[in-house]
Amino acid sequence: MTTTSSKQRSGTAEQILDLAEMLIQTRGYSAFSYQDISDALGITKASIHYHFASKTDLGIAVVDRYVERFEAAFVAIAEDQSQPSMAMLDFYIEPYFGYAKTPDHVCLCGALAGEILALPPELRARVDRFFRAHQTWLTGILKRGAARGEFTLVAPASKVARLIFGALQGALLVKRTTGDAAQLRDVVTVLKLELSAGS
Amino acid sequence: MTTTSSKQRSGTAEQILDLAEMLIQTRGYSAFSYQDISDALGITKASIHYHFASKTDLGIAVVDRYVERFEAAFVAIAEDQSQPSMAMLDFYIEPYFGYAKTPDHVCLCGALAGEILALPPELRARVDRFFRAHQTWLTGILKRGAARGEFTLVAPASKVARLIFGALQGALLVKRTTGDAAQLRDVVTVLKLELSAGS
DNA sequence: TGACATTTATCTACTAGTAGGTCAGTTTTT
DNA sequence: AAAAACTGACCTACTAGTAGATAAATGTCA
Repeated sequence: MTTTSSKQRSGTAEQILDLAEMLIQTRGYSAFSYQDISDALGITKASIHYHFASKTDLGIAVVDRYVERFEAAFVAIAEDQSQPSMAMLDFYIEPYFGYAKTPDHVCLCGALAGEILALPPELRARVDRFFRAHQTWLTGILKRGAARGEFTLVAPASKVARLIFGALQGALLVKRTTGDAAQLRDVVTVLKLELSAGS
Repeated sequence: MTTTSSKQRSGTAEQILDLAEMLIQTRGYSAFSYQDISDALGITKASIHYHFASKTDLGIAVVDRYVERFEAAFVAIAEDQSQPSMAMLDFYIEPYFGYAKTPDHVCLCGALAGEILALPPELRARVDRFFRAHQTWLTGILKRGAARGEFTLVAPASKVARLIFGALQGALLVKRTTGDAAQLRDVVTVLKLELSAGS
């Protein structure tokens, strides 16, 4: 865990972050409380406030840590430029399948986006940046794939990127409600078929 | 507690429903309160409880009314069977563009899905039914379009339907956060291009 | 090494405010 | 008069957040 800007934190603080992340992904930001964490970890609310002065601070720390993990994945993907673009895309999509395997997780920023107007501005800005960064990254991969003759794009890469990203977010959302494990799988299948329709 | 079809309701009850619907679509179910409605309409919380005994009852009424509107649209689309399938699809997508025009609305059931685990079971079941019904309807339209030679499907209709539905939900979610009006438009453009790629 | 000071992490007990919800009584409408 | 709509006062539970005490490490220095 020696990521660039990841802070050194105590074990308790990490436990709080882990739990808060899970609670936001499953129940949402408005619907979880310090008491929930207090009960689950067997520490007092005051103790949580010691580590994270306000709920906003906790939310920010959760999102920043989450974003750092994705950024690390972007770097890891870029490291091996000999890979086909489809393999890079698969690597990117992996975490979505990870969430889809659980009965109740969606993307953290997808969950936050569902109640964006109820969030403190610091969180809003971070979700915004997350969405833009992912769509920008996807655009890059699509351009690479098109340039290498691996992908066939029916529209500009940036527009296709928007479709892919939105479809992944939406698929997780629908999957959790309907409980149908095939929701994400089917969507990814169709997306990949359409990318390689010309070859 | 008769949850059959559209019931006779007083003007105040309709105002409460309108506002609750807007608040859920913008802020989320957990993040809105009877006090919010009380303040906005200038009536007391007790008065809201007179019309809707519990928050759950209010949520159910909001969703049922919303679902009825969509069902009416399905019926309206089916009425003119001479239309091309793409026109039917456009008619279906129209409400999504309506929400995208506002700065802060997403699909009601999309908003509820974001915090599905925090919802009373009656609401969960309704969101589930909504998602399944829409994907089933989309599947039907896609099959019709394919049979009439209007659509080219790269995968079974049911899978393409999942992509389209998820992409629409996701696009609204992302659009609200980034504020980029082109998000939904771009996604719909690409989807339509892919449906008519063969013709 | 021993003494003192500081930091870290936790607790109990509390605040002010808000949540959903109840009920007896009053006003308005038919 | 009867039914429907509404109010004000109230309740209990919970919210985020604060104050002050405590005990154990850790750091500093004579």
